[in-house]
Amino acid sequence: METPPTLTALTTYLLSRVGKAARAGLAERLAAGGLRLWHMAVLAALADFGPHAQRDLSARLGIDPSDVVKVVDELVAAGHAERARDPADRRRVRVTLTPAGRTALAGLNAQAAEVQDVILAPLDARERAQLHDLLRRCFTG
Amino acid sequence: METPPTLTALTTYLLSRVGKAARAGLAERLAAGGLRLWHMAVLAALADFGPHAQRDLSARLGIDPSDVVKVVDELVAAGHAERARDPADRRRVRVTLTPAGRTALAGLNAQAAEVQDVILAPLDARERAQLHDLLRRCFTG
DNA sequence: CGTATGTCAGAGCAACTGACATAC
DNA sequence: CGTATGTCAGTTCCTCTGACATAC
Repeated sequence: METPPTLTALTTYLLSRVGKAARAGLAERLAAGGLRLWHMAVLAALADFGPHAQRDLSARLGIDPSDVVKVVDELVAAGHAERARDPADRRRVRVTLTPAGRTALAGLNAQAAEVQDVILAPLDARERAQLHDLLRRCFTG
Repeated sequence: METPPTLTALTTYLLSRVGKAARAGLAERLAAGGLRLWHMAVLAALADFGPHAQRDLSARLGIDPSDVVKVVDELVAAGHAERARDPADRRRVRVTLTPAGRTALAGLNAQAAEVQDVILAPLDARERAQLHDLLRRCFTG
């Protein structure tokens, strides 16, 4: 039972389908640890750019501010992040990564790599690099 | 405000992000005509493989059978498809594409191409073909 | 022939999700 | 601004019924 060629002829269709599989695969792994995709995104932002105000997390990742609250709540509860007053401007709350959070992120990255291995199984190393480069150029954000 | 490199280093992340943009772009266009992605998928299946029993549409496209009913309802209401009892097995309903449906599908394809042009704007023709080939090989289904 | 079992279309509900809005 | 809460649409999936088919 084949997929209609009219659809597989569309790069956007393939993009959407393969992307969905990638998303679902990673989400499933994260769910095993009680996390979702946004949690990983926030941990990555904190690891790469240091402490953020929640508003900045919202802007950087394109999440609604009111949703950032819950994600950070859960990360704090899991011990992966901390809320702390900014010593320079005590009105601001800075979200910082804990050592446990950094360790957790490393684990999530490893899981993401495993999912990637499954999704990209038909491609060799050079082709994977090619795909990555092409996608990176299409990615705006 | 950059996206965390930890994320953009993951091909699965890019796949998921670009795929989502593709999906959303096409969905938005289709919504202007009162259709959704499944409608296009059903029209494509009918155009490529001829009339289907609803159950076969479900199997081919991976939609829940009960959801196929609604999609076909709407296609019939729009004049894009027709239902007819299969005289050989009266449990079955054969769904066929109308000429108007075929015309509509052509229009949707043109819109999909426009969305694709936006998403893949940074790539030249050769690179687009390359991307398409790589994705097609990763696509299972 | 009836009877048992299974399959199909179709209607509706329930759970979850993501994105957004409102109020404090 | 951060926070809590609620809403709204979209998607998926499950359940149930009635019509019909097939095997015994």
